Amino acid sequence: MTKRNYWLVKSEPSAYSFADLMKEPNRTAYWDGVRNFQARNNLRAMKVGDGVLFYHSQSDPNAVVGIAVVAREAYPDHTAWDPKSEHPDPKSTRDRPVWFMVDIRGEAELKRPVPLAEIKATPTLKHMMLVKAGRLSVQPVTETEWKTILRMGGMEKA
DNA sequence: GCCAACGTTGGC
DNA sequence: GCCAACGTTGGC
Repeated sequence: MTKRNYWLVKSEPSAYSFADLMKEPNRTAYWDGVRNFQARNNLRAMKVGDGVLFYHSQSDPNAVVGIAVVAREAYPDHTAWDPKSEHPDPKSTRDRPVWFMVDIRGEAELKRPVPLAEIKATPTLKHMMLVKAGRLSVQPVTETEWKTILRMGGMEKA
């Protein structure tokens, strides 16, 4: 078995919250709309079973609120070639897709959200990409960061 | 609502 | 290929 990797995805809860994910059939949704190359490359590096931290941005407070798992590896984001979607991109076509998405399945809400302010104040977390590259919507997380956040979030086993 | 950071676009 | 202008994101 290859090593499990960890990621963090951001969403504005007013657009799509962790609670919304947990209400989906099988708690599973496709993660569409990523229109940034670095974020896309991270999406394409995800493997089924990888851990995903779900972060609420533009929120009060901004915080990691839940954990999810990659349920399907990257496949073309069909919303890119749908002119009626929220993020159409004429450069992406069925034949030559530019943008991709994965499926993620919600696993558990953190017993206690881990706010950005605490992440910044925690020595082992203050180098997270979340802090340094705040705008990147899909980013890698180290195993240490994953375990630390789960512990701070009140999740025993991790 | 403001502003900083930063990715993208387009003129040259 | 450079770089200024512009748009978007996201923290505060």
